[in-house]
Amino acid sequence: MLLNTAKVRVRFAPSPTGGLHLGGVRTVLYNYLFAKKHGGTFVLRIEDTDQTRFVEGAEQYIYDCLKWCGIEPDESPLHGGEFGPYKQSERKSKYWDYALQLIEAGHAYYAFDTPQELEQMRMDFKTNENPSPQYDARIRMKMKNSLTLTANEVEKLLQEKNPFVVRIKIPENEIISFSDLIHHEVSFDSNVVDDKVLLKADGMPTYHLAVVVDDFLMKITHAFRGEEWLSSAPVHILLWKYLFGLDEMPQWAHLPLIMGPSGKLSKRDGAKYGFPVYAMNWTDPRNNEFTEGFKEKGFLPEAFINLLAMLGWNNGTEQELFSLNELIDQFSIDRVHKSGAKFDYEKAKWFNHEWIKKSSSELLCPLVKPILEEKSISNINESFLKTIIDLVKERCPLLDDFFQQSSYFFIAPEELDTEAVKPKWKEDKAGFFNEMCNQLNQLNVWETTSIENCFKTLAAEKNIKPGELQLPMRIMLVGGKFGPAVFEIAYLIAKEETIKRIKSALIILNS
RNA sequence: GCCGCGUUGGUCAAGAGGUUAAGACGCCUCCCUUUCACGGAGGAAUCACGGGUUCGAGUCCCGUACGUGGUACCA
Repeated sequence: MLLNTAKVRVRFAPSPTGGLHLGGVRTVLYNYLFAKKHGGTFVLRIEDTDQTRFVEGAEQYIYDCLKWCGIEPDESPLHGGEFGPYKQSERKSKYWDYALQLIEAGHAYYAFDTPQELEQMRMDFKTNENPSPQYDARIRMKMKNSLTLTANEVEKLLQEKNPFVVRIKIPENEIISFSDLIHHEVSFDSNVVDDKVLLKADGMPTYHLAVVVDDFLMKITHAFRGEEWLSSAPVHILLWKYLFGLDEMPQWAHLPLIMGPSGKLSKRDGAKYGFPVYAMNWTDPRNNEFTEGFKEKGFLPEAFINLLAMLGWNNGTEQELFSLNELIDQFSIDRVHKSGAKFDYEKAKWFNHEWIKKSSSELLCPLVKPILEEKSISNINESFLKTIIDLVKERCPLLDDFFQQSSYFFIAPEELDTEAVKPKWKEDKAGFFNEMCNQLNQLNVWETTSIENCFKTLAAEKNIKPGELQLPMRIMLVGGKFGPAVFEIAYLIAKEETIKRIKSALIILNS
C-alpha cells in the first residue's frame, strides 16, 4: 500500500528529560528498522520545548544509548542533516508563522486566561459526571479569549504584552478519523476533543504544534510513536488538515505500550522488581537518583535489541533470535501487535544468554576483561581469557556472571564451600590428597587426561570411589560447586597452582 | 466520569471460519553429567464472559466485564 514516490523518512523525537527506557528504545528500533528496510532516512529530533523540564546531559545520554544499541540516526543535532536545526528550541521562530496562519483562517485563537483562571474554571464546571472539564466549544465562550473579546480588546491586551497562548479551535460535531498502520481505522468525535494550547505563553510551541510543523518541514513520511499519543491524534490530524492538507500527512503508526508488572512500565518497576528499565545507567543530575541500565547490568546490545524487537512483533515463524540485519530484512509494520506486552525479565535474560552463547570469545573478551579487572584481577592474558570464556559462557546469562564463573582461573578462591565436603571428610581422603600432591608434582605431562589418570589410579589404589573425591577436589580448586570439568580446570591453572590450592585446602579441612 | 485502544496458558506469542489451538520463557520430572551449566526427552497450564451470524467461531457482529492510555501553557 506504500506508493512512495517520496523517499521514506521517519523520526524519533524524544524530549531530553531523563533516561531512555525500554519503550523508547523500541520506538527507535521500529523506526530504524522500517527506515532501513525501505532504504529511508532515520531522523532524531530533540523535542525540548518544555524548558522547565530540561535536564543536563539527557541529550548526550540519548546519543550514547543509540550508539550502544547500534541504531544511530542519519540526521540529528549531532549528526547534522539538511533539515536542521533538529532541536525544537532552536526552531522557535518557525512555529509562530503557522500559529498566525491558523488564527487568520479561524482555526485558532488567542487566549488570555491565567493559570489561576483556568484552575477556577475547572473548579466551577466540575461535576460528578464530568470531573475534569475541558477547554472546549462549550467552555471557550465563557473564557477570556479572542472569541469572546472584541477585536479592540484583543489588540489592547496584545499591545500591553499580556501573557497569552494560542489555542486550536476544535470544530463541533465532526467525526475525525484516520487510518493507522497498526490500528487501522480510528475515529473520534470532535466534541470530546479540547482546544489544546498550540503556542505557550513563553513563545514555545507545545508538542501538538511542533510535531505537525516539524514533521512537515522535515518531510516525514511515516510517524511512529507510542500509543499514549493516540488520544491526541485528532488534534494533529486537524492541524495537518488546516496547515498542509491531509494528502501531505505522514502515515501514523501508534505502537503498543510496553507494560510493567502493573501498568505502563516505569523506572519504579525496575527498582521494585529488580530489573533495569533504561538502556544505560542514568543518574538524574537534579537529585542524584540513579537508575540501572541494561548495558551495565551485563546485556549485550545485540540481545537487548533482539528482545525489544520481539516485544510486540514477530515474523510469523518460530525464529526468535535475530541479528539487527535480519531484523531489517524481516521487519514489517503490519506484523506489529495492537496490544501492549508485559516485559518479562526472565525471558530477557534468556535472550542475553543465547547471544552470549553464540558470540565468539573474540567478541566477548574485551567486554569480559574490564569486568574482571574491576574486581581486581590484573595481568590478564587475553588468549588465556578467551579459552576460559569459551569454557564457561554457557553458564553466564549476563556478562557479570563471568566473574563468578572464571575468577578462579586467575586467582585462588577466597572462600571454600567446606560445608559441601566436611560432613563426608575422613582421614583416608586427606591421605589421598596428600599423596595426590606428590604424584601430581612428579607428573611429566601436564594434561587433562594425564591428571585424570593419575587421580583415578591413585583412587583405585586407596580403594576410594573417584566420585567421592571429585567434589572435594572441585571445592579445593574452585571454591564452590560450579564450573567446568575439574581436571580441565587443574590443567588450565597449571601444576603449581593446583598443588598449592590442594595443600592450603587440606589445612582448612583437617583443622 | 468521559473518550480512545486492547483482551489466545503465569509471560512473549502462532493462528486471518473447519488445526489434536504451534513455538519460546518460566515451572516440574527424567536422561546426559559423581559439580554447576549446556544439551536431550516428557509434563502441568489457555482462546475473559454472554448473546448472535454460520452446517461449523479463538477467528465475523453486538453487548458486558476487565485491562490500559488520554483527559496539562508535559512530552
